[in-house]
Formats: sequence, structure tokens, C-alpha cells
Amino acid sequence: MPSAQPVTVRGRATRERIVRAAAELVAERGVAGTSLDAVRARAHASKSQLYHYFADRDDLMRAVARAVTDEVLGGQAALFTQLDTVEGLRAWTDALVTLQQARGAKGGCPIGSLAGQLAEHDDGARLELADGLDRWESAIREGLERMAARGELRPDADPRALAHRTLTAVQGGLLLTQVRRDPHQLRTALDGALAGILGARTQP
Amino acid sequence: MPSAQPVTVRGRATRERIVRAAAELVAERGVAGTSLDAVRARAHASKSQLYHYFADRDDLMRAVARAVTDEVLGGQAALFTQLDTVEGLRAWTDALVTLQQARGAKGGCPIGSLAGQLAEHDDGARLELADGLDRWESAIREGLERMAARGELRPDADPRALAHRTLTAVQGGLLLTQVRRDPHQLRTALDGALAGILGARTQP
DNA sequence: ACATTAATGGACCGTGCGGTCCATTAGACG
DNA sequence: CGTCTAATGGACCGCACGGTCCATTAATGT
Repeated sequence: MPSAQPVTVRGRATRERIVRAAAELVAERGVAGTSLDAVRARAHASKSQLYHYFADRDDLMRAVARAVTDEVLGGQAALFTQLDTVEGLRAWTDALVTLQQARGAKGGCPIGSLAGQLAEHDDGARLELADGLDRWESAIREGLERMAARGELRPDADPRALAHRTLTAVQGGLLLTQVRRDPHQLRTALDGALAGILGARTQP
Repeated sequence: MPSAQPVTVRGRATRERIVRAAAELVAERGVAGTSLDAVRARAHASKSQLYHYFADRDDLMRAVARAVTDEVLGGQAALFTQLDTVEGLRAWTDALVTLQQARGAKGGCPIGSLAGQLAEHDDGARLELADGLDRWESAIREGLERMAARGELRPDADPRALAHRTLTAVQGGLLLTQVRRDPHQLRTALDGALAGILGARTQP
């Protein structure tokens, strides 16, 4: 019976502790650099607990992917509601850049980084991350659609395409930020996406 | 004496065979999924040959990073010379999208993918990949600068920023292509970057 | 030709790791 | 209170993997 869902409150707490420990280690050392024994130690759990709640290592990593996407998107939830104004869009991008500065431009996007490590190895994890990116893109698109509904975007503007390009700017900008250890890379990329949106407004 | 440069022609051939085998395996199974023994087998080499030409596993992976960037950029060299015309830019983006379709949208960008796997683990590899991205961005920028020199770009246009945004669109678009297994993701991202360049021309 | 160095083959080693197993304890529920 | 299941502890296993070592063969240079 693999990957049992916990029934007890204690069980839920243990499972959560394991996932959180694994997510932390993955963020610090990458997927390949994270051993089950290290997870076990940080989560103050035993080996049998790992295999009680997860079928195998891949199953745990899928849970990590889910947890990471939830956290990344959850952290932006408040900003997502304001993506229907120019000020809101700017505030959102500013927050992303500030976060990268705080991190020392290390690690890139947690979701994008996991994608590079898991997508080709485990299709389940890939789908989990794809879902996370979908939710992210939807949040942007819905903001732009609200702008369009208020008549603030030109009729020929395509919120879907604009949202898509904005997300690619986020991911591409974060990759360059990571490789070059320079948060300014993300700033420039986001400014380009923002310019595309500003140019689609009714009165420029 | 770690990481000896081969002196003999035979030595150079062996080293090259090893790097190529390693690069292939990394492309197929990722960095973590590539064992030295698998490299040894595919390269028809012995263990001592690996350690004759490379200090350790990380050293080999740095060589792989270098080889991969050289190949990616080399494959586009012909297209890079034409990046100073709208047709040339379009031909280049078309080639990138076609290549992804041929690959079944798997693997993403070889450079970007390696970045996610190596950047946080080995600083030397990170710098190698950063250098590759620099060369890539320079090729784009120089094309735009030639356009500017001919007066085809508005004076306030910034070739550096445009090139940077184009590269982030490539990387971000390839990441979404990989995660969603859909080459169209790259197409949309590149169209956005292209629109930014078209909008910076003298007569729209 | 001969000395010197490069290149090669492959056995060998330690261990870190994913995964299994079983015995024990805690808790839910009638 | 008694029973049944969930939850836990941790010893144990097999092996794949990175890395070492030494003996042997091929080139190179003078």
C-alpha cells in the first residue's frame, strides 16, 4: 500500500514535516543532492515514516513539487488581485525583483528550477509543475482580462498572449539572474513584458 | 596531476570521445542520471582514461557545459550573421521553433537546462554557462547594433536591452515548451520579443 | 636504439544511498 | 476495556557509484 494519506492529526503533521524538510533541502542542494537520509534527519523522522507516506523517492519529489508551487503562488496571492492596474503590475514585478535581491540572486525560480531537474525524469512531476505554471499564468491573464473588460486595453490586444509572454519573461529573467548572479537581469526582462502591456492600452 | 590536456592526437580523440559521450548521456538522462560508468561504456574508454583527462566528475561536467554551449552557438552561427534584418530575425526564430518541434519539445534549451542542474552546485560550470549566454546575447545585440548603425532603429532604442529581452524570451519560452511539451510556447514568447524589436524601428 | 612520458586496461575499494522488513507503540472506536 | 489499525523506530541489505592504483602498451624525441 504505497503513498498512504495520513488519517491521524499526528500523521498529517509528520507527512507535512517530511515534505517541508525535503523542500528545504532541495532548495539548498538541488534534487540530486538531497538524500532520503538527509530528509529523514531534518524532519526528525524514521525511514519507515518516509515509506509509510510516500511510495518512493520520486513520489516524495512530486509532493515537493506540489508544495513548492503552492508556496510560490501563495506568496503572491495578495499581489495577484491587483494585476488589473498598471500600479499593481509594477508592484508585483517590483516584489519579484526585490525577492531575488534578498536571495542573493541564487536559485532562480523554485518552480522553473525544479522543472529543469524533474521534467525529463518524472512525468508526474512535470505535470505537477505544469499545473503550477498554469495557475501562475492564469492569475496574470485574469488581471489583464479585467483591464480589458474595463475597456483599458485595445480591442486587438490579446490577454492570453500578453500573460504568456509575461510569464516567459519571469522565467527567462530568473534563469539569467541565477546564472549571472545579478537580479537586474530579471528587472530588464520584466520591463520588456511590462512595455508590451503598456503598449496595448487604449490611451498610451 | 589532474585534468591533463592531451598531447597526442590519439589522446585528443579519446578526450573528445569522452566529452561527447557524456554530453549525449546528460542530454538524455540529465546530469544526475549520468554515471561515469555509463560515460565510460559509451565512449569505449576505461576508467583510468576518464581520470587521466579529468580531475573528477565535476570537471567532466564543466567540459560538457563548454561543449554544449559551443555546439548550441555553433549551430546558429550562420543565422547569427543575418540578425540585422527583420527577415533574418524571423528566420532565426523559425529555426529555433522548428528545432523544438523536431525534438518533440523535450529537454528545453541545452544551456538553460544545464544551468538549472549545475549552477548552484559548481560555480565553475555556472561561469562556463554564463559565458555561453553572454556570447548568445552578444550575437543578438550585434545584429541589432548593425540595424541601428544603418539608422533603422529609433535613436532611443536600446539594442542591449532588446537583445537581453530576446534571450530571456528564448529561455523562458523554452522552459514552458519543455514543461508543457508544446513548441508553440516558444513561438508566442519569441513573437513578443520580435514585436518589441519591430516597434523600435524607425518607420513602423 | 633507447629513455622518457603519454595513454590505456581494468581490478579493486569504501561507502552512501534507495529500499525492505519486522517488531513495537500510540491512538481510534465500539 | 479490548481490539484493530495507524504510526513509528531502526536494523539491515544490496549495489551502484565515484574514485584509487598499478601494471602494461604505445608514442615521442634525441
